[in-house]
Amino acid sequence: MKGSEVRSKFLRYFEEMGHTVVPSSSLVPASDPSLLFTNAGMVQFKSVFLGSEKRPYTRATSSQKCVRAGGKHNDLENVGVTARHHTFFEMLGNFSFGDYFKEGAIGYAWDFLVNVLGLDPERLWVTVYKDDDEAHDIWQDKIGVRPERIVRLGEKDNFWSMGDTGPCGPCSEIIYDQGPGVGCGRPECNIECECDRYLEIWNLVFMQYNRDESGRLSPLPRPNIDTGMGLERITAVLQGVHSNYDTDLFIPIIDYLARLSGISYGSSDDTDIAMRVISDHARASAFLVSDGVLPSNEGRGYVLRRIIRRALRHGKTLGLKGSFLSNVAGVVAEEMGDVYPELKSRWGFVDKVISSEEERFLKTLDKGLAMLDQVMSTVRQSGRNVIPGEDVFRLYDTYGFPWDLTADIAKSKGLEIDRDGFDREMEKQRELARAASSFSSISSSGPGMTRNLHTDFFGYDSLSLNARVSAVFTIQSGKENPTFQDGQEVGSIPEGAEGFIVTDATPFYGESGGQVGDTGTMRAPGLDAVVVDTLKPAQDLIVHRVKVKKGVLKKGQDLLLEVDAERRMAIMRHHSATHLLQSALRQVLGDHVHQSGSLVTETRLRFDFTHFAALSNEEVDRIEDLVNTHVLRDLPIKVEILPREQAMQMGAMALFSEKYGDEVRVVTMGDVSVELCGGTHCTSTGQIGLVKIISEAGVASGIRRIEAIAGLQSLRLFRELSLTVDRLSDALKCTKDEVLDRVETVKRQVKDQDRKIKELKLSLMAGSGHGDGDEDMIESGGVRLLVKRIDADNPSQMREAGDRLKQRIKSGVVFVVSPIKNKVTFIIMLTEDMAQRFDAGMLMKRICSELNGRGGGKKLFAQGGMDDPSSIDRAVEVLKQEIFGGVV
RNA sequence: GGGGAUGUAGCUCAGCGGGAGAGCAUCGCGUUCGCAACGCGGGGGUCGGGGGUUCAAAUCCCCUCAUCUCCA
Repeated sequence: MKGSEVRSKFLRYFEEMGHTVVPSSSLVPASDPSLLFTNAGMVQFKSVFLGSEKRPYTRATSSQKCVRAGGKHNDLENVGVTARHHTFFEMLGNFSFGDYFKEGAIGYAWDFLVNVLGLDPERLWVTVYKDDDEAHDIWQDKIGVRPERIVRLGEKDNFWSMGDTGPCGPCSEIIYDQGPGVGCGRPECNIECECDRYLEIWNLVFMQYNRDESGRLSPLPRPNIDTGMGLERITAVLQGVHSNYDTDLFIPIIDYLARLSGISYGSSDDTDIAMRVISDHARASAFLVSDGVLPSNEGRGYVLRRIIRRALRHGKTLGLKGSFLSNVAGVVAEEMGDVYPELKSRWGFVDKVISSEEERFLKTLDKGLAMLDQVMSTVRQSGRNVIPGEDVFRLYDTYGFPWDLTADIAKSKGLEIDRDGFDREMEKQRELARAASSFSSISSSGPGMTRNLHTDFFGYDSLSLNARVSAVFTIQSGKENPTFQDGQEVGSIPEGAEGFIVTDATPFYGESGGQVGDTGTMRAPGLDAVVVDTLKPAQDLIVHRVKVKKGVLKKGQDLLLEVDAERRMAIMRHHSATHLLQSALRQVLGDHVHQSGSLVTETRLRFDFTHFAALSNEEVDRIEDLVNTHVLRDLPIKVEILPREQAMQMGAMALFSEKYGDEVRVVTMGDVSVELCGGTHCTSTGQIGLVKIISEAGVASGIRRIEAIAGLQSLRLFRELSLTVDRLSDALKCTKDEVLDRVETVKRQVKDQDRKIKELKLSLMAGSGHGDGDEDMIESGGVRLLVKRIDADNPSQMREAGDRLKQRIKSGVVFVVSPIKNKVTFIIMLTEDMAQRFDAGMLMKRICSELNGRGGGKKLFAQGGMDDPSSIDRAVEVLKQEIFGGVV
């Protein structure tokens, strides 16, 4: 049975059993910062299990793409070495939200395995949690599993929880015995054995408790079911192979690698491991990039980078040169694109991202190689043949050069590496990182957040309404950005003070989706308050930040809420412009463009998107043209609430990382743009007005940022620019067309003149006579001392003057003095032939120690300074003393 | 979140407390029938940004930003 058949049979089976087939969610978990990647089927249902989200169904099934990379149980280094470890895999699961429970879950699982997939019941074992008699009895009495085949295990194996608190419960695993020929082969081998004989194929989680902070368990009123079965594993069982890599899920990829490298799979351990690693990592890379993850040096992107680089490293083992991984990923897209269409629709982007990461890594390797050469030669020079662990680690830690590659190269040159030393350094690094991060994440949700507050939002249609104050919170003073979470609930806010106000209804838009919060007023007889900002700390909660101008704002009070309409209109124009911009970007640059952040205010819009290169001026112009064409067409803007499925079918643009419920708000602009969006918009594109891009820049690798303005802001900008040009042409006394030429000419002139002035000034300063300062030449015993007072702007001018004076006197000592700022600075210079007799630095020290000045320098040049200009004459005396020994 | 490294001319980098440099690229001149090559000369720098120490900072210290990299 093919892997794809297993997947579709699973989904079809549970669909027939009344489950809704839910598509796999993104590998980037929606609004769950605690999770790096989606690592199980239940991730997208987490909030349903927690009760904070409702879905129109109580039974669901999915085939979820998952990534596990790093962490204790999934060391990246194991992947490709063992038969089962993967970074990317698919998890088949069925879920019950307060619908069926243990009996249903166990019944379905057994039925599916035995009757649909046709597994031999004689090979199946089950485990249950040690105290879970209920599950035990269902297996024994309802299913008919022999008691000796039902094993009770402890908390470690058979009790599941989401975190330290929250829903949890016992679980039950179904295990497949591959037979005594597989695994360790020891007579005492049993289902607890770590070897491969007994395979856990399906885990059924019975979520029946809630664990509170004190660790106490209380029963959930409506228990849930969460199950997971790894597609790769069950497929291997069905295909009778002992490694997931021998299933048809991997064979096409491995075949491709064999063709590419000319090495057949199975010819040696090293090349087999390399092929498995690359095939696994190509899958992970293709899926991660298609879900919007970009290689970077932190977080998710860093995991992706490591995966790609590890694959490339193993490519070396196969003798693969240059860029090959994107081609392997292409095979993945080809094989799985029907089930996961994003692989195909975003292929262009995936290809570019992986290729450019390959290039980047090659550069890193080149640099590392050069450094390694150096390290190796110093090791050899010292007559040793072991590269110190510190050096290996430094190459790895600072320059990203893989340590095992270092070992390989060293070996080929007859050297070894100090592996223990390397491990020690690595452990040190780990300790440091752990110690530093263990102090974070102390703060939790503040007071007031636990209260069940709720606000109805009417701001899509109206900008003013009457509402009642349902809660009042203080603002913590002294903080730059006080948050609602820090506030304390109180009864009222006195005149002149600020506070956070929650009302039962509001027309004010709370900051979310990149759109800033509304401002406006709140009034009642005797009360006058200003809304400075509006926040949206939770799904149905809108909080106004309010400053009371007159009267006292009390809880329970009825108020008239009015949004600053002009500002709101300006915000709406910029928001609608953002949608047109995104559509234009995709049309001009390609479908790989996806939003990766945005900000919409009354004065401008900022839009971050995925793209791999800077935009040319022509591209920017075309985008601007396109957006403004759509504005001028005055397309209707329609807002609808639709089921998510339907919206997706309309091709609505959704964000990678955004979380959407089953009902979504869809904003359509004529035939140009369909986006899921909760923001406020104009009613037709004509209202947006002129849209002008004012900047384009990079924010991170693979991400560009565009800033643009719309409506009256564009007029303002136009006016400013036009005024500036007018003033320029006035000032330069030329027509507007000539301004640029004129400026160029003037710039050139100024530069020429600067040079001449500098030249003149120098020759003045260095020349004899009293043009720009006076001088005093003393000669005795064949030594000349020239003392020159000038007015220089900075020390380097003095040096230049000194140079000229040196040339003039040919041989001798030059002493240049000049006031700089409110101090006096002086330099001593010697012509080279004087180096035998004097030392400028020593002369300077003498002067300074005598006169409370400071300075120093080298043999031919020294510089010093002091606060009191009147001491200069004495300085000259000291100098004479030193040079002529008091003869003059 | 923490550690390390790197930011100097258009590019690749040297300099790491006392006059901002090299190679390549570019421009001009010369050589040549012409080109390549060569010779001579020129332009091009907020030494990432901001503070501090110092008589003097590209250079030392602190902060900050960007890029690379490792760990979490």
